[in-house]
Amino acid sequence: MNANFISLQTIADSGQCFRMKFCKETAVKQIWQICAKDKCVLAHQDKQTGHINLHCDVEEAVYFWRPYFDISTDYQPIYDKINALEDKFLKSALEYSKGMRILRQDFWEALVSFLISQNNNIPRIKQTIEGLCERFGRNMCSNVYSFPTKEVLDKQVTKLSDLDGLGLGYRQKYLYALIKADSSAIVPEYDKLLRLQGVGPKVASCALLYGNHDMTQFPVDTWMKKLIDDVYGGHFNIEPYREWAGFVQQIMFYYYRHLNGIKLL
DNA sequence: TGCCAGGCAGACA
DNA sequence: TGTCTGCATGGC
Repeated sequence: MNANFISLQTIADSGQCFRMKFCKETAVKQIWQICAKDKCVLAHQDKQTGHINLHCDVEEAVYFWRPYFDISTDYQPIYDKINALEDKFLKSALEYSKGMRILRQDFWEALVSFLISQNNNIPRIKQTIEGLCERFGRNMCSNVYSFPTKEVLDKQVTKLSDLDGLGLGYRQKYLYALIKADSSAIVPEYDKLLRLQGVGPKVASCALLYGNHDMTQFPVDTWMKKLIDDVYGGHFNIEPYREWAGFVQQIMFYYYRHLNGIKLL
């Protein structure tokens, strides 16, 4: 198993990002539209070789998308670790999660996205985020919009009702409070994140893992709770994998949800 | 029609 | 400190 293979399909279907869109498939490749921060790219992945061809200039590919896909991290150590220990479920999860990476997303985008994700379902999370981008983001190309920065939102959202119609539900007041919070309070530190309205342990952990690449985070949501109860009798010890806790959580979540017949795409 | 969703805040014991 | 409940709204 090649630890450094990347699968766009696996990543898009893993619930760690909400702006990867499947475009089409041919006999030889899959085509994805990937939006992140203020960039959007078409990515062609060869089905045989796994090679990914990005339709953007070299500079953008090198300075934005290569870090985004976490190309510089060698995942071999965690593959070796999992294969060395006797955890059948985790081994199966690793085998199933071919090409999984933990993306290096923008911190603000990850924080907002996972604030919206709470007690919500994936299709609606995606819909709400797209609505937010369409209303407040910049038109990058052919009606594809950037993720609005905090500064832009702070300027354009002057009252709570400016967020009406996005399907935010009760999270609307949390997002409004986040937009209006002092920028110095929005930093990638767990304890500080917990002080923000609507940000609890799960959202803070996801923001740090996906928006600050803090691999020691181990977000536990309803599915991870079910998994730990179901597979590990209510207790899972992450410590042997602590340096890679975020990756371990990701493949467990991905595998368990697919075992239960739920595709995220 | 009812349950559930990548949870959180607030009340209460 | 731990447990319970209400919360908005759409997918299934």
